[in-house]
Amino acid sequence: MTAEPPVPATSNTAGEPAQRRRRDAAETRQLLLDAARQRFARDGYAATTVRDIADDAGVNVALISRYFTSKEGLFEACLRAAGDELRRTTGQTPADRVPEAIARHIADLGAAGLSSQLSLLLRSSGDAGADEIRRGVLVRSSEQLAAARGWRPGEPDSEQLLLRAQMALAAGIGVAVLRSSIRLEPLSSATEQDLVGPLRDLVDALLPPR
Amino acid sequence: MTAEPPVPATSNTAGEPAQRRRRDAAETRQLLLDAARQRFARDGYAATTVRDIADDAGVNVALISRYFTSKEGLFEACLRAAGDELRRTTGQTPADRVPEAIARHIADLGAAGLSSQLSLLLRSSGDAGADEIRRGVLVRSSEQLAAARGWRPGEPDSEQLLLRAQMALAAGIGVAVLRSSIRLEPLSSATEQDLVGPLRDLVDALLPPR
Amino acid sequence: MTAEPPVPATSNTAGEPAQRRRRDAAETRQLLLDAARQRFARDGYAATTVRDIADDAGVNVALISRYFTSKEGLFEACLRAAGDELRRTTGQTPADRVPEAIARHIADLGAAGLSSQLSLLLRSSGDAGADEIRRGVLVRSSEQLAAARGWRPGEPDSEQLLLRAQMALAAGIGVAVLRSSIRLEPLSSATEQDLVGPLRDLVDALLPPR
Amino acid sequence: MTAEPPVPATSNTAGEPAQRRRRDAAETRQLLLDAARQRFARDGYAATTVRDIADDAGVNVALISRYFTSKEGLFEACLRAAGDELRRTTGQTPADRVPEAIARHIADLGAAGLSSQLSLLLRSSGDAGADEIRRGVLVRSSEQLAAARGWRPGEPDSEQLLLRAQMALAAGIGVAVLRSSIRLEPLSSATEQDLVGPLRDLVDALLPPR
DNA sequence: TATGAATGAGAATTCATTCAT
DNA sequence: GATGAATGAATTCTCATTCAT
Repeated sequence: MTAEPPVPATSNTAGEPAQRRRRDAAETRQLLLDAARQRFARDGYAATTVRDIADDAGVNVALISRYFTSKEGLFEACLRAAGDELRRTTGQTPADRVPEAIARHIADLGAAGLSSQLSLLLRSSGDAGADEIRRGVLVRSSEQLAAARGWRPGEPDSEQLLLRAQMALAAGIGVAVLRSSIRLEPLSSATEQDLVGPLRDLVDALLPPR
Repeated sequence: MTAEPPVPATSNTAGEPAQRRRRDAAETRQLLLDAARQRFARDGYAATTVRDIADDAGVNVALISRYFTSKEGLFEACLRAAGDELRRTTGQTPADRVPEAIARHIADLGAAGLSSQLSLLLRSSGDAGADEIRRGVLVRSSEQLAAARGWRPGEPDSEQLLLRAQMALAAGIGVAVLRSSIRLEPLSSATEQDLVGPLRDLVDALLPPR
Repeated sequence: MTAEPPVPATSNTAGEPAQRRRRDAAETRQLLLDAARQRFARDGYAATTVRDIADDAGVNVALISRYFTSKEGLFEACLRAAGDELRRTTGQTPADRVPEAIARHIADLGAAGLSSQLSLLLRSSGDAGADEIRRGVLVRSSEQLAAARGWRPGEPDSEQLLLRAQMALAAGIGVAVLRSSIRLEPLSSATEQDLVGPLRDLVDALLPPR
Repeated sequence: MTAEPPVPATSNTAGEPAQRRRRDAAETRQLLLDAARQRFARDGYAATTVRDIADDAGVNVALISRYFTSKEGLFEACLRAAGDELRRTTGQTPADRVPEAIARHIADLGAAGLSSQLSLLLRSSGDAGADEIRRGVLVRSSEQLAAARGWRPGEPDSEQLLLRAQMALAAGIGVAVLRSSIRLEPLSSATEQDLVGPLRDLVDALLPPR
C-alpha cells in the first residue's frame, strides 16, 4: 500500500521512458533486501509473496531466486541484516544510554526501518534454518544487553540477569510490533520523546544500573 | 489420517460410553476453536492450513466452513475468545495483583494455552475485520490495565498513562511470544515463579502504584 | 492432439449440460493413469505437463496431487502398471509363442496402448525412484523371457543367455518406440501380421528354441 | 561455475600454450555441440537445460543463442551430426561386416560417444523440424542398411526388406539406450566382444546375407 | 450432521532468451 | 567475442472452498 516507489539509482529527472534494467547487481540485491524486510516485518513471512517484494523493489521476481536462492534464503538474509543492526545498537552503547538507544531503534519508523527490523525478529517462516538464525540473534543481543549492566557468564545470579535482559528485549520488540504492525493508538503515533521516558523506567527496573 | 482427536477442554465427567461425542454441533465447534487457537498462535495465520486445524480437532475440514463460514471467520472467533480471556485477567484483578495475574497468564504454556492466547494477538491475517477486532481487544485491555492503576479517560496525563499501560501490555505479549513461539532460552523454560518478580518490577516501573 | 476424449462412465446419451464431477475416486484415478501413460510414452516425462494429463483425462489438475502425490508419483505408478502388463506378456506365454506375444504387444497401438507401455520403459524422469522401478521391471521381464528359453540362474552360460534376452527385449522396445513415438515409415504402419515373421526370426536367432 | 571444459574431440596436437582456446568461434561451437549431444542423449531434450550444456562446455550460456539461434537449433545440429556419424557406419561398411560395425557403434560408451549418438535418435524435442530431421536420418540409415543386404527401391519385396532393416536399426538403438541411459545390467557392462556375436545372429536373422 | 471428491485461484520456482557492457 | 544481468512465460504444487452423497 504505502510502498516506497522504487527510486532508480540514476536520478530520473526528465520524463524519460521509465527505463527499467538497472544492471547493478549489488544495488538490485539491496533493493530486494530492503523491500523484503519491510514486507516480512509488516505482513509476516507466509502472507508475503515474492511478487510483492519484487514489485516493491521494482525488479523482476526471478532475481530473488538468482540472488537469494529462494524465499527462505531471502528471509534468512533479512534476519541476518536485522541481527547486525540490533547488535550495533545493543553492543556499542554505554550502559547508561541503553534505554535511549532502544527508544531510538523502536521509534524509527522510517524507510530505513529500524523498527521493522525488530518486528522481523518475531516473524517465523517455519524453516528450521531461519529459526536458528533468529535465536542466535536474540541470544547474542540479550547477552550484550545484560553485559552492559554487569552480566558475566557463569557468575552467581548470571542466569537471573540474562532472563531479565531477555524480558527487556521482549518488551522492546513487543512495543515495536504494536507500533508498526498492529498500529495500536496512542502507542503507534508516540514519538521518540514520548517513548524514551517509559523505556528508561522499564529498562532500569529490569536491569538496575550498578 | 484419523488422528485421535485431542480431549476436549470441557471435562467429560459423566460415565457416558467412551466414543459418543459424534453429532454434537457445540462440541465440534469448540474442538475447532481450540485447535485453531493453538495453531494460529504458534504458526501464524497464513502458515496454518484449515486442514491442519481440522486434523488436530479430529473433524472434517468442511465443517470449518459450516461453523465459521471461512478461515477468516474462524480466526476472528479465536481473537474474540482470546479477548474475553485477556479481559478476564486484566479486568477482574485488583490493582496490586496485576503483575501476578500477567505472570500467570504468560506462564501458562499448557494445552489450555493462556500464553498462546497472548501470542495470538500479534498474529495478523491481513483481513481488515480481524485487525479491527484485535485492536479493540488490545485497546480495551490496556485501558483496563491503566484503570487498575488509576487512569480515567480525559484526565490530565491520561494519555501518558495509557501509553505506559500499552507498553506494559506489549512487554507481556513480547515475553509470551519469545517463550512460546520463538522458544528463546532461558526465558522459555522459566517458571511462573521466575517470571513474577521481574514482571512486578516492570509493571510497577511503568505504572507506579499510587 | 489425437487424445481420446474423456468418456464419462455414465453414458451421456442426451444433450445434457456436460456434467463435470464424476465423484468416483477409483475411476478418476484410472482416467489419470491412462492419460498419463500415453502422454509420458509419447512425449517423454519432462515434455509432458500435468495440465496436459489432467485435460486429457477430463479432470482437475489438483487431483493428480491428491491421488499420486506428485508428477513423479504418477510417473512411477505408470511404470508399475507397464511392468505388470509386460510381465503378463513375457511371463504367461509358452516358450514357442513368445515372438507372437511380443508382436501382439508391439502392434497394439490402440487406446489401451500396450505399445505405449513399452515405449514408456525408455522414458526417464531423472528421479532415482522411478529409475529403480524401471530397472526392476526390465530385469524381471528379461529373466522371464530368458527362462522361457531355458535360462536358469547360476547355470553355465546363464549370463550369456540373459544378455541375449535383454537384447531381444531391447529390440522389441526399440521397435515400439520407432513405431509409436518416432512414427518411422514403413515400420509405423506395419500390421501385427507384418511384424510377427521378422520378430520370430529375431527372437529365435537370439534365443534359439531348444 | 567455471567448470574445466572437457577436452575437445579434435586432438590438440601442437604444443601450444595450454590455455589458449579462448576467442575461437569454431572451437566454441564444437564444444557446445559435444556437450549438448551427450546431455540430450543421456537426459532427453526437455530435461536438459541450456545452462547445463554451457557449463559442461565451459562457455557462457548466451553463446548458444549466438551460434545455434536457440535450444531447438542446437538440438537439430546434434541430430544432424549424429546422422552423419551413423551414415558413415551403415554406409561405408561392406555387407558382411555390418553387425561388427553396429556392435562397435553401440559398444562405444566413451566421451566421443558413438553410443550416445544412437540414443539421441530416440529423443524428441516436440519440435516438428527436429522430428523431420530425425526421420530423415533414420530412413536414410535403414535404406543404407537394407542396401548392404541387396535392397533396391521399387523391387518386389523391397518394402519387406526395408521393414526388416528398420527393425534391425531399432534393435541397435534399443540396445544402445538400455546400455547408456537405463544402465540395465548385465547389458550395460557387456563389452564389444560380448555384443558382436548376438548382434551378428540378430542382423543375419533379419537380413539374411545373400 | 458429516464426509470425501472436486475445483479454481494463486504461489514459488525454473528456464530460455534478450540486452547492455 | 564474451559476459552476466534482467525478463516473461511457463510449470508444479498447495489450499480454501464448494458440492454431492
